[in-house]
Amino acid sequence: MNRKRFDSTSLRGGPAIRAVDPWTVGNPRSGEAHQLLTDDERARLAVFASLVRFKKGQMIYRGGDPVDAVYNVVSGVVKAFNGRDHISAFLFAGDLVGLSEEGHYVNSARAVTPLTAYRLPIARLQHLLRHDAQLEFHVICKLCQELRQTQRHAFLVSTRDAAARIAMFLQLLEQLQANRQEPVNEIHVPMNRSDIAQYVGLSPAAVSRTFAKLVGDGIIEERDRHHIKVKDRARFDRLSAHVSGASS
Amino acid sequence: MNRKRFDSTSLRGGPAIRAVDPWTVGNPRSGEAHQLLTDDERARLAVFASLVRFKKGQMIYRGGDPVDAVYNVVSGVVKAFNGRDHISAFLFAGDLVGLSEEGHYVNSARAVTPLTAYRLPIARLQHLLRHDAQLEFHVICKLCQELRQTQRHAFLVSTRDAAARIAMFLQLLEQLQANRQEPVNEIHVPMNRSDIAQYVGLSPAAVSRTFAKLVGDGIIEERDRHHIKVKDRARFDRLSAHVSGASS
DNA sequence: CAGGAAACTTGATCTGGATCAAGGATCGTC
DNA sequence: GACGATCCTTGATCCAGATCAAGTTTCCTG
Repeated sequence: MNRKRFDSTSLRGGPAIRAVDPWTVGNPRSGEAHQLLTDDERARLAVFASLVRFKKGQMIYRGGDPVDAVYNVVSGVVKAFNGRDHISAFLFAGDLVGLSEEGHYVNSARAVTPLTAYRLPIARLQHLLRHDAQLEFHVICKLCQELRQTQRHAFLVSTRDAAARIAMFLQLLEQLQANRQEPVNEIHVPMNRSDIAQYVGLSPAAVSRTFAKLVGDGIIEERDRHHIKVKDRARFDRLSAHVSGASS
Repeated sequence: MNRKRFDSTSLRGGPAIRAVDPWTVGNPRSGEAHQLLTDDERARLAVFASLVRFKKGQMIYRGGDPVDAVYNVVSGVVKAFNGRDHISAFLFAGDLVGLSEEGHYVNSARAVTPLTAYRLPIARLQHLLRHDAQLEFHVICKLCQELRQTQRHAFLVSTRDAAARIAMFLQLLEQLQANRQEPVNEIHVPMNRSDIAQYVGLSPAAVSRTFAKLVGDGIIEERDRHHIKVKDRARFDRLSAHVSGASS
């Protein structure tokens, strides 16, 4: 099942940024994220990038701390969260972590699974960015992707129906999984129920009940808490479409 | 009251991008957004930018349409929304509108007030971006800002307490107003109650009730539906802090 | 492998906002 | 300034999910 723990191409080549291009239309396989950086760009980043590892649950940085680096996830999952009880994003291989404002991280980040990432000191990164238009263009593409993602999150959270939220959440995971070119016959859910609750804006109890309901209705199937299979795709998709009101 | 309908510096100089810098720490007035572009950059954009006007309520583009331009707001307010009943962002002077994915707009945009904006055809814009590292760097700063904003929106929408949502929303407007260096003794609310409802994720009825409650509690005061004053700052701020759970 | 802690599930009750509906204010237009 | 259309407010009812709590499973560590 876990034949390759790391995407070897990512490890060998240096930092990697995956995203769906905002402007290029009709690529080979539509909707699929690809590696944005050229080998050359990755090499230039690799010069000052250091590969770092975090244990499951380990803090990567705290909101409010002065920014010293941006992280590029190689393998594993990160959660970015606001002090209290809200997760603003889960970050996967090919993502950039470390959003800041006026020199300080705007939220905290913690490893959800064992994590490998490139650490990019911002001073060096900024310098490189200011002189490399091509690289910057790719960073812009990535930021657009994260912006779209965050907008979808806000949309997900704005619906009142718990089943719709969970369905949208699972769809999100599924899509990211497809982007990473992993098999999608089963959805891998690396985070625990509490984290899901904090991401979708429900209580842990409600998340649990909703999963139970989806299983009971024959819409999904749970191999274990971290592996879910969609049994009735039509109804599954309808859940997320039927959000509060008429379908236009 | 409306001495200057347009920010003349913006009109004269060409497109303008306002944002809080993600990395530079401790600027003159902290927390204040400034013009990111140099006169030179604005001039280069102005070469192919055209100033366009939209009437209140007019559609700017539809989600799913092929992207042909990005818009830079000069004056007025835009809402970006998903087909149904959800507004993902309000955009003001200095903002960029026209997020896309694989060559198509991801959401629709409509003028909330009479609007003036620069229209930047993407082909030309992309070309310029790919060759101008400095300009790109500024676009990256702007995207980081929009990303933070959208994360805050997701956070706002994830709370269950209606009063907290409205308070956070008003704080947002107030902060943006300060960023634009307009007086902040009063909060200007350019959009109608329905739009607020669709942004904060409540029913119009609940928005109405919540405003009534805040006024009744002496926390805010309504000069009219579009001009609000905070009367009890302490309780106002506590509303948005006291979001579901203990204060750490 | 055993023990304890953390995470998860499930039940019962309660509440805040959705919804439906009707009346009132405001805006834009002629 | 009068008209119609839209937007806004307010009331009454209802329900989905929060909360509290107890029992169960899973995970981690020694």
